[in-house]
Amino acid sequence: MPNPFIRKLERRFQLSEADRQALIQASTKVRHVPAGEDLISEGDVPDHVFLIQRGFACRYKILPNGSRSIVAYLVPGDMCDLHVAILGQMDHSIGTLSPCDVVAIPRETVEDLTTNFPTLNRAFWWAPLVDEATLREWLVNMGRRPADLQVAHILCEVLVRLQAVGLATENSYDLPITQVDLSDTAGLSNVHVNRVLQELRGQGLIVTKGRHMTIPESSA
Amino acid sequence: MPNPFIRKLERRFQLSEADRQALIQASTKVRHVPAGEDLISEGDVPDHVFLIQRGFACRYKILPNGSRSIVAYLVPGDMCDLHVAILGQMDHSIGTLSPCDVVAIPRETVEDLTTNFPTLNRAFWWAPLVDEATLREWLVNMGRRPADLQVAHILCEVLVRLQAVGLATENSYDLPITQVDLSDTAGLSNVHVNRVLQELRGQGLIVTKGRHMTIPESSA
DNA sequence: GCATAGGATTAACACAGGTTGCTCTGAACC
DNA sequence: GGTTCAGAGCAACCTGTGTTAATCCTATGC
Repeated sequence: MPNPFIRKLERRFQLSEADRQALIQASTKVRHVPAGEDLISEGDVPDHVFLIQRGFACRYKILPNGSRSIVAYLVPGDMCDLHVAILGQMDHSIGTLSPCDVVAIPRETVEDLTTNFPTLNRAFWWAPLVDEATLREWLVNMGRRPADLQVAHILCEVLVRLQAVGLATENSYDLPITQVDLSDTAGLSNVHVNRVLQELRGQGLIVTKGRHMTIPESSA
Repeated sequence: MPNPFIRKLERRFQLSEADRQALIQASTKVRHVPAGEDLISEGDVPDHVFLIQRGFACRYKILPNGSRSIVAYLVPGDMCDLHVAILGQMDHSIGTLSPCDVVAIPRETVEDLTTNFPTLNRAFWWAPLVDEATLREWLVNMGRRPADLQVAHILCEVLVRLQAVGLATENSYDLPITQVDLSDTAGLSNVHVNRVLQELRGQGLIVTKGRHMTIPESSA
């Protein structure tokens, strides 16, 4: 399977063979991480960058009342926290939602890449801007739309993002996360997420078979 | 009054006299914009950067049902959309909430600044990262906290941000926006924002006199 | 001084979604 | 084959917030 990160970048940037080789070089050391583990904790000053190769992770914060608020998904091909250095320290944590394959790229390697490969440098700055736009989208979506639209939005976003790295068909994908994860994302109770999913199933908008999610309409 | 943008940067970066002069040079052409006007519209590919010198503006999106969702405030010293170029086009609009004094810096000038003044370059990349962290904070705050905490959070955030540019006292500031603006921010109805404000006043957590907002507890 | 308009305030009513607590299912493990 | 446990499903009840729609206030312009 081709490197999903490279695959994602190539949809947007013209990578030279040298760019591609450099990225492949940098991401040889794959580490396996089980579900429910932190990659980076709030307050950390990470000295390397993580690249998700397989599985789902998320950015999250723990509220004073102990509940977890997921503020972003990280799917294969996503990179975390290239630029935290400028900010100082992490304002949130990053944890796995499913078992993941993760590459940790040391800071020096990243600096080397950005210095010697202008296209990669550009690409590395582009990623957080996309993240920011997605955050705005989520902010609009969560909390001010009825629960069914919220959940539907999330499911569709994941479809599109997985398609971009070749991990989804025209209208379906594997979703290795629980309903509780979904509820922590949408800011709904798990009970209500369950209600909503059933309603969506009832309307034929989604079809689930175990962890496999199909969205029939999306192929129309 | 000193330039609020410079004031903000100096809290974080060591600006040389040259840096400061370059910024002052770049922001001489102040434009006055009345309330309720767009600076940039969704879909635009802006060819200059805006710097708010006075007044409140916001990033917002219009939902399919016509309602407005405010996803960020821009207060004096804030800069908008230095880096949209990388993304392509604006995914949201920027509009004034109150009358504003705005400086438009042409792209070439920005490029000149980032090329010739390393500290400024660093500062310009720092700003959107802060924006992103703020967005995460908002995403957590809005929609999954009771309305009173949401509104309180917003009011306190504005206090801190205005203090950073010398436009607030220890515990008070001028808030030139309406309750409708607040409700479009929190994702609440204007009626409920009104209820919440009265409750906060009743508890002595805020004191309002016209547009002037005081938060007694914050000085404790 | 009067008219006007945007903003703030209030009240009555309806409902989406939270909470609690239970049951059911299936996979992993001994 | 039985046990265990996480995840999914379900029902009853309750409350926070939205909706509507009317009224009041305060600046502003004529």
